[in-house]
Amino acid sequence: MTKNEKSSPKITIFEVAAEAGVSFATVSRVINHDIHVKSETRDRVLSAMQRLGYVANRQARSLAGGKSNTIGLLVPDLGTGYIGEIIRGIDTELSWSEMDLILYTTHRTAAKEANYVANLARGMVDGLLLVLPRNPVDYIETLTRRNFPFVLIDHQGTVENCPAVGATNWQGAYTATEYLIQLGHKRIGFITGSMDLGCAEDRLKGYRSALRTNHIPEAAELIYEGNFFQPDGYAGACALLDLKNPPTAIFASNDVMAMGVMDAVRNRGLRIPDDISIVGFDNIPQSAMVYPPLTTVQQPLEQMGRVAAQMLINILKNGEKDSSRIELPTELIIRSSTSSPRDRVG
Amino acid sequence: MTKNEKSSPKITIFEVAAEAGVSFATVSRVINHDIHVKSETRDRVLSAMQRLGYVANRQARSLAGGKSNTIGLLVPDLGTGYIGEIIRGIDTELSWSEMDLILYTTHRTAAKEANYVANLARGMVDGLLLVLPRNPVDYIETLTRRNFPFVLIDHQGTVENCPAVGATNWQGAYTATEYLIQLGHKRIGFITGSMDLGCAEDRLKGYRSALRTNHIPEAAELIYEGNFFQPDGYAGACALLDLKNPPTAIFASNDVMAMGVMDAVRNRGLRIPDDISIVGFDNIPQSAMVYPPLTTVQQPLEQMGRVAAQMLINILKNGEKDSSRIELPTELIIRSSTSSPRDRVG
DNA sequence: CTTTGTTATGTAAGCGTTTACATGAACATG
DNA sequence: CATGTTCATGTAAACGCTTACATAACAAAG
Repeated sequence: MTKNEKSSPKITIFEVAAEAGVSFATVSRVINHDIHVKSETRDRVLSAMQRLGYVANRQARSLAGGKSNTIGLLVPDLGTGYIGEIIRGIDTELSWSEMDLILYTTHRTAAKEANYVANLARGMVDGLLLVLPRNPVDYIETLTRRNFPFVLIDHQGTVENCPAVGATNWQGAYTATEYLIQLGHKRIGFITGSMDLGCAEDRLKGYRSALRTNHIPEAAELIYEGNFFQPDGYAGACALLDLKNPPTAIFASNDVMAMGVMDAVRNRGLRIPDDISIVGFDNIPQSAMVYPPLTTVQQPLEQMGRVAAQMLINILKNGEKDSSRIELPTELIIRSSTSSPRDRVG
Repeated sequence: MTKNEKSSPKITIFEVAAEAGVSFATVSRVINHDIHVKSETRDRVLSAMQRLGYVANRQARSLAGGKSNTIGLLVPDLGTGYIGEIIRGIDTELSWSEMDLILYTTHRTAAKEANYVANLARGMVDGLLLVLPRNPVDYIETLTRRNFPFVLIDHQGTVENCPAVGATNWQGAYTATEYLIQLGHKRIGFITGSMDLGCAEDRLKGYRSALRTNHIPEAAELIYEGNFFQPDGYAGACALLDLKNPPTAIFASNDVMAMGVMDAVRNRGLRIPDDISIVGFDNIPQSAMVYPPLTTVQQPLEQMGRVAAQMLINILKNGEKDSSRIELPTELIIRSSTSSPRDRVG
């Protein structure tokens, strides 16, 4: 008649309460760090929880409490290391606050994208972190209208002020361009990113400003419009090198395109950096591993993730509509894909 | 007295039921694709849902229904593109089945790892996909004991038969080694992965078998024990090149280490592939982008993700304990980091 | 026209929490 | 010693859904 030896029938707060000799409400209070529990009682409950191997049911907590302790991350894709870095940052930050991360990829939901964000906002997650490649005005509108907490990562421009963390794209491009100028380059090709993105626009502006400041005439033919993908870099480099008066340096708006540029340059038998200097943007892991290692503008990706997560958690906790944009500094990483231009005799 | 114009007070099945003129249970039946609903009624409910913009509360469904429609993915990290590929596969598969993906990183939970998996198993997710770098016997034991559905990705060996999907590591290493032999290499260095991993062991075995089959004596000094990280490749290459009689080719157990090897080789002023041929394993995206493009053994990462997700969904749906291991074929990708050895006159 | 069998729909009891409110104990105050 | 405060704990009502069970509706069969 040992009705005792049940192996593992769900342990709920009721079991814990019985074990500790208190009411289940007290157990709940302990779980939620409520002040009003005598510390002696708390210890008793805690040890009962331990003994029984209690672990709270999140679904139930969410239902009753109205929050899921989960935040959603919406990303376009995971192809490049780019997102990985950001996730690492988010993740470390989240680990401090008992939150879980749920991952959504937009490519996956392209079809039903319409009510997608709306769905998210309903119950599943408390807040959203958005890494969006295209202009997300519709998302953002929905989110704002519903007053749903979110933070934009690495996106800016077109949308008016809402919580976002980005990098100093303008500054980064300016610095890199100026560095090339100081090396002695006069004709510097530029391959843009997707121009519907604020960051791409800012990089282009930074490039232009540096030229202007240093009294170098801007040539329209030296600017090639790309889309942030490797083939764009390849095509852009080809186009630029085909010019009557080709550039001695090419600045690509991201590393992936810069690698495309490298390919194109090598395919033409030109040497890097002797014949052509190349600069990228992002400092993704492999940019240090290609040959020659790529000079690039580092984006503080991991930090962006961390800061974004912090912001969101803050909004969640304090309910404060912290609608500010934070810009993290970029940094020029000088490697071996850049040098002074060879003297080229007309 | 227009008590009507509330903007968006939560829409539950009750509202929908009222709107459609049925009981809430019928609405629930429609949601769950229950057979026993007159199609006319179903349509009425469906359109009511649409009109009201109803979206089910997942927490509540989980609580009541006992399953979360969410699966967890446990990964060590997201540094390399490696995991990204796998996730892409999982993701596409999941998108067919209305399941969500929740992401856990082990580094994040290293501290409380003990009951970690146990916690997961409780309510939050219906099943687990595990990509584990180290030997996860303890995890697996817990999971098995609790009879919790899971599938192992790219891991094998030490653990007895449980659902897993991997690649033909042995075969891949064998083929690559034989390819080098056929090119004329006689002294082939090998850099292992973490030897506590089945895949690393299998790759080593494949290498050895190819040597044996082709009557090439195995030399202990040609095998360097690495850990799958880039610096190991660098160190391994240095050690191998310092030998009295150095190898003419180096086969690294993954691409990341192969890039380390490339660095080391270049730093010594040797040329790839003229002086040293290099082969990697994995075929991560950047292996095509380094210079020279790396010859490597492709792992069908994306497919592994897909298959693993399928298996898990199957287990979840049919409750069948499909404890088999699936091996997906690897393929040798020949690029430019390999060639016949230069004739070296002693 | 009653009986039996189907099928469609409604009713009510959970699922495991949180939390507003009620209760009770302990203790100081007048 | 009655009374008011404060703090610790208990009680009960949600949270939004699923699902076993009950019931109504309607044919077909006797």
